[in-house]
Amino acid sequence: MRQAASLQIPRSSKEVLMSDETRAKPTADEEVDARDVRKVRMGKVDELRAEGIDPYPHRFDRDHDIADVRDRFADLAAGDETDYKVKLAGRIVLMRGHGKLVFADLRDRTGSIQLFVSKSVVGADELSAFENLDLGDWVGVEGTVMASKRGELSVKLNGFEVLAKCLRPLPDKVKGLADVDTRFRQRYVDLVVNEDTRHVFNVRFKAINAMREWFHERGYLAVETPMLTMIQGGATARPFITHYNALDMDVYLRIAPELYLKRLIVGGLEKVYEIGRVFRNEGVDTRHNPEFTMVECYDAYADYHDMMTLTEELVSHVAKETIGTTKVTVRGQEIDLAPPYPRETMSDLIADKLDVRVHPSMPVEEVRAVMDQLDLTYKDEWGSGKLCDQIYDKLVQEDVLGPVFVIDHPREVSPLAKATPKDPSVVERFELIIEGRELANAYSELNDPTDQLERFEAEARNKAQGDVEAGDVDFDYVRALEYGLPPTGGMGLGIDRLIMLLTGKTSIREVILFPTLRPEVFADEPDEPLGD
RNA sequence: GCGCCUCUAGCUCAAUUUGGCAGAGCAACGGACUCUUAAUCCGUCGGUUCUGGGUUCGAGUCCCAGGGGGCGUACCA
Repeated sequence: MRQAASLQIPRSSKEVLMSDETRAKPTADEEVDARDVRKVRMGKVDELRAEGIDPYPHRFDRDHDIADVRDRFADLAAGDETDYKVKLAGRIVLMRGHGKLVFADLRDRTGSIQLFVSKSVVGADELSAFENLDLGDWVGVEGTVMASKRGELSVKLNGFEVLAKCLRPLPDKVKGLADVDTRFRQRYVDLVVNEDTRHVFNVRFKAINAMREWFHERGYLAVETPMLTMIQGGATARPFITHYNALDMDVYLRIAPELYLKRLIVGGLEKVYEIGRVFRNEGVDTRHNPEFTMVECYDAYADYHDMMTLTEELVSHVAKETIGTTKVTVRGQEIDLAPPYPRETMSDLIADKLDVRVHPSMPVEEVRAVMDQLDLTYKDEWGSGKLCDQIYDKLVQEDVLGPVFVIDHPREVSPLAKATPKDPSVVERFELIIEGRELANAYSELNDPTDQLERFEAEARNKAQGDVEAGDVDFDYVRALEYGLPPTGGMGLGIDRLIMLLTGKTSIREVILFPTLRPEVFADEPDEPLGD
């Protein structure tokens, strides 16, 4: 990538390309320029200015989207012409010159349509000005709707204006842009040339809208809670740390909004949800980006059974709204997201797959024996619950096709969930597993302040012993619980993973507009020292 | 973090069993063409083969180091 330095256009090229005289007798300089698409196009910008035309005008009054025109004239017969006038705006994506006739494809966000530019309508000067456009230019056009002899719906141009020049050549009009690195770094180009990319993000935008509407209709309040936090909590993850100058203290970027949302339930808001970014200072791979989007919702008086119903309804609703079906195909396997999803205990899933029966209530020695037998490593401080969770996590989950609600998680790995009445070693919690991945996580929220404080303290002890993922004691949260958190069901769902599911993408970067990447090196730019 | 793979024109890709003048399509530029659909036809231009070393008479190709990216793996949602 050689952006920065070459952005400086030599003065000479301006003069060379502006003058008709020098154009008639090409200089050596100009021949060099002709190889450089950017310089040629910058020359065209100068030419426009020389003619008194602003190549970057301030606005354009369009009166139709391209889709409007297509809908309205869907039945126009080949060769028919109308006197219906339209003003459209968009990018020129294809051009087919034909002497005294030029065809071009104009695209806006609703679709594309053919432009029909005839010398007999616009005159020689305007036709040649149009031919002088480049692929990628933004233009505003005015014309009448017609269908070509071959039946292609078209706009017969009366006039056009450049809205912004495209100085850089677009990638191959057929093959598009395939280089993954460039696609992610220059997403704007990816979006221009790759239909599939536009589709993926349309699904994403629609899914989030559908989700907001769905919560709104059910009386949930859309709330916003802090992203800069003083206390690490709400999930088990390593946080990003940044510095707040005014208070001269380090703060965390949130790893989950959970503890704030439940404070709002204490405050009596009863039904809340938040869709937003969370940040986890962990590795990057096809399923993980350091910043990702999740939705969390909390419902007073509900428990985790209610949240299961809510989750399966939400997921299937969003699927129908975005891709029109609840059936999705991932890696050749068809999965139906229509409810209800089966409920399976973690212990049963382990027994089915590995033919061993373990449970968090078992003596730790017995579970350790199973770990040994399965060749799994463990730490001395881990109890039966953590060991069971490890067995499930390492050996079982990846083979769960789902959708299935895995229930009865060990209390030891669920510091914010309420234990089941029948068995204090497991909690009222579920994870929605699809294709071996955790899509959602929910529980009957722990609302006993004394119990909660003990669990925080256990975490803080782990943190003091070097566990970077363990949280702090959130005294304010405990105080909130002392004011009374009603029985509450809460659920969190990873939106990026849901979009992967809906679009069949196997990499999370395909569903995030600007995924986290290493900084780009600009070859022509001197290295800027960035500290060490 | 570790392992494997990969990087050639603006874009998409070629370049023979360790090696022998770096090529094509699209885009661009010049020209022809009033119904094309990735228009077509004629002509022209375009390269630090990711970077730096090394082996060799000779390196896109082989070796070493570095960089970007992908996949797998670990932590994790």
